[in-house]
Amino acid sequence: MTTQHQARAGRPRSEKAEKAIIEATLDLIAEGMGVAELSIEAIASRAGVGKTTIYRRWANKEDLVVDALATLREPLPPLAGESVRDDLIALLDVVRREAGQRRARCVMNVAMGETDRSKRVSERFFKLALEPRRVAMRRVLGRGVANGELRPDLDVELGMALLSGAMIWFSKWGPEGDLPEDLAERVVDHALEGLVSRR
Amino acid sequence: MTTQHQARAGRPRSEKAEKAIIEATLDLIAEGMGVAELSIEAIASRAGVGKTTIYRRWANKEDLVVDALATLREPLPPLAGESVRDDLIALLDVVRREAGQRRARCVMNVAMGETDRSKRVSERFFKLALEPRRVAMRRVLGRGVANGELRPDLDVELGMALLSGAMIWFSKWGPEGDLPEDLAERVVDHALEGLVSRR
DNA sequence: CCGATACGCAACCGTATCGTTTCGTATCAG
DNA sequence: CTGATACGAAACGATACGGTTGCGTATCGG
Repeated sequence: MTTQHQARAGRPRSEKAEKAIIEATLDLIAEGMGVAELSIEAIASRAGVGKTTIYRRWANKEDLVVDALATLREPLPPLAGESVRDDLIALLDVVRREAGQRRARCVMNVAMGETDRSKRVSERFFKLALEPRRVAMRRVLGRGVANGELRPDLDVELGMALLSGAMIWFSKWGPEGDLPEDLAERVVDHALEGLVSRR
Repeated sequence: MTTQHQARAGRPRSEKAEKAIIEATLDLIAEGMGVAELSIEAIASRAGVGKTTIYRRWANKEDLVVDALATLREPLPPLAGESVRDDLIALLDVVRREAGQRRARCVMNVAMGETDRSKRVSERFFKLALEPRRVAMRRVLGRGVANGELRPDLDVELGMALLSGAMIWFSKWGPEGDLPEDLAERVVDHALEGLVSRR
């Protein structure tokens, strides 16, 4: 990642070791470790790897974490493209399901907690994990505005914040275990229809 | 806080030292420290206090952090009570203003990051910093349902998640500096009116 | 086979923190 | 004044970690 010698000969770097290191890093984060508490020794021990093998590849802990976060590209759900409502539900339901997984939750915690510390870590996370979903959602909302399903004066960024923000809220402070299966649907319906009375 | 000896005589504990320790703790958090990285020595040094003075009062770091968070009771804004819209804007505008303050932002980061680690810290924060606002907002929405301003079938908790969640989103991933002054107003209007086209 | 490189492992030193103890001083009750 | 307790400062041993080095082994190219 950092250096790409490949000078001439010698034993090639083990792909397996690299995977194990990344996995161990994410594992430790999933167990509640913050970036600061992550110790290279703990990572090496967990990965069944010598410390040297880590230092050979990454200059410091932050670089390692950044690369670890880079492996988090969750696939986007397929979007039917029939209605704005269905597509939004599909997008938000990914978030609902992730909220039940400790690993995804802890990674999110770490990334959010790092916003006021390491720009590199938080920006990397935002770009890799959040931005693709935001692009998809922006397209869905934009299409809705274009075809008249949504208000012509809709502030798309604000609408995304309403929808995503509600899911984040429930992920963080919702019920203990899994979130209710119909949560995404209800969030979308409330957001689309609004809170005011129509009589 | 932890022990209340007050046996008979002797020099009384300095109220000033206690304040200074709590302040130093919050200061360090505001500078980006996580709970794990907080060192008692750094706190003592920052507070101009001996380590013994800290250990005399708190058995461990977590207890100290819990007590520090207990000092965060921000006052609620006055609510006119005229319209649901105005009251919601007043409530959310507190969040907008706090998003511009590094201290409030970092404390929020720490508290959110701690949800999967220390129940005590995160619950304390939720109860002291979040719950009072939630009570106020719940009352505003409940009143709106009762007097017909809001949909009779409104899910109040879900409505709160939409509104608060959007503000949290912008706090975390919005523009660098202060948030736009009309943000709360726009969030409330989009949430109340909904995203769908009306005609 | 040989040279080069990567591997896991262990040892090392320097630093940081923890929690405790000791010191001399300051401030209370009686 | 006396005794009791808190104070800030300093030092302590113990532990953990970082980053480096050396070792013997494993695996590549030529």
